[in-house]
Amino acid sequence: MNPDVYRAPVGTHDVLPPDSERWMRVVATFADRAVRFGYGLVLTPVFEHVEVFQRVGASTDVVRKEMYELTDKGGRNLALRPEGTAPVVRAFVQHHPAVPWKVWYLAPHFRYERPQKGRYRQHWQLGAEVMGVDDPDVDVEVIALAHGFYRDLGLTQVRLQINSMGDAESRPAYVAALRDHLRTAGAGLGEEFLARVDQNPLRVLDAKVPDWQPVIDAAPHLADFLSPAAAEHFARVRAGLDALGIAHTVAPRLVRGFDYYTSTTFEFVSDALDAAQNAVGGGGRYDQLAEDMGGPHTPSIGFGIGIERVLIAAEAEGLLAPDPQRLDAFVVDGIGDGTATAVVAALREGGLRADRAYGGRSVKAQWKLADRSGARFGVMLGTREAERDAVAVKDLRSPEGDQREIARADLVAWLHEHSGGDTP
RNA sequence: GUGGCCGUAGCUCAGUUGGUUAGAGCGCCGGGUUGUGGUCCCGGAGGUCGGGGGUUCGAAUCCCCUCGGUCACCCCA
Repeated sequence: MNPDVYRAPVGTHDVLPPDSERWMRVVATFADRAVRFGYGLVLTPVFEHVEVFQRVGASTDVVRKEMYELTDKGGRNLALRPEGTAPVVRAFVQHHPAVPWKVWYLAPHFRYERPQKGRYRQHWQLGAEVMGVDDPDVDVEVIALAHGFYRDLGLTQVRLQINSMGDAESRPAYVAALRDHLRTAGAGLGEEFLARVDQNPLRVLDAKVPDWQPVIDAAPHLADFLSPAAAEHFARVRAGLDALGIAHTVAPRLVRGFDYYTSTTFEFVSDALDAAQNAVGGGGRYDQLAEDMGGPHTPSIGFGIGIERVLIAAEAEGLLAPDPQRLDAFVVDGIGDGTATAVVAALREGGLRADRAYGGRSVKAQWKLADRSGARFGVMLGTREAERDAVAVKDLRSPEGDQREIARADLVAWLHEHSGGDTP
């Protein structure tokens, strides 16, 4: 198989029918909910100036080694979007819309890493952001938006974990205490450990290395360092979730991957995923990010949901099976004089899903295609029926192949009446 | 970036201690019904055995390299 270049690049995938149908349903489910919550769609470029993403955090892997960077012909340093929040914040700072700015997005994301189950170089995320409001009610609303999305899809094994990173006042105190603890208690754990402590001690908390666990377990808890304001915010978020009946657990070690998070952070994990990556969505507050990009102080919160992971989770739970009935009618041309073109056009203009065969295939071959098309009815254009301005309509779902004659003038109405039901 | 496993028709896979024109099922196309599918029967198309090099009289089968897939680590949706 010649040139390996004529195939999707490593870590990318084509999505073909009928699989793409599941994508449409996932996106439609999210979009419907986002619109009901009062969020507007925001579309930002696939690439940005690298500085936009460097705000995500110099110590994060996403910035250090996973960015798809490129230089364009004008010498600009650009990067393909590795995460969804930074571009939205950049757009906010650029256009200064009125707050609260409530937006949702659907966008491809890129990270240069070796692919594995649930992790790809190009993946898609659905997300939502609310900018300009500090109210814990917003935290609750944003979390409820994501939570409701999973529920709408029918996912039952998705759990919500939340934590608080503290505010500008409490977080530095905690990070300092944590660093002290890790340096002394973990002095003998090797260079990699110490390097990570220096870079970002928070990232040690969710490490999987077994040898590190005792030191991590003994680490101070962020909850003990929260300022009164941060503690109250967190308590009100939790109370709000309780009031809406949204089950959640507090995960003290949940720090998430980006440096910009403050205050509330959360993650949705699926127990249906046996894969190493079981997070199907996550997000949090980023009260300083807009300011860091030169904008006004703008407390904000948002999340991203990985579509590929949601689909894996949905499949594991037996959801999103393809719709067996893709068409209302398949037209079989037994005349060959152009009538078929007119009939198919009439059905489609009449709001029905209709298709046909091409290339002058035999009637038998056309019926085979009709069967495989997933159509509810086969519409036969035959010379005998044509003499009476009629067509023969056959129920392709019936084992007996029930067939009847319908006047052409009544065809659209008849199909509308019967294609949705069980039996004509 | 590191490691394990894998790479034969569109798909899922067989291919004996290396030995003649590389097979099956499903799918696809055609015929059996000069106007009827889904069952059944018959026939057909489709593969430089991922690619390159080497060993050998001879390689899908052995060796090396390379590309790709997959899973895991790091990290993350």
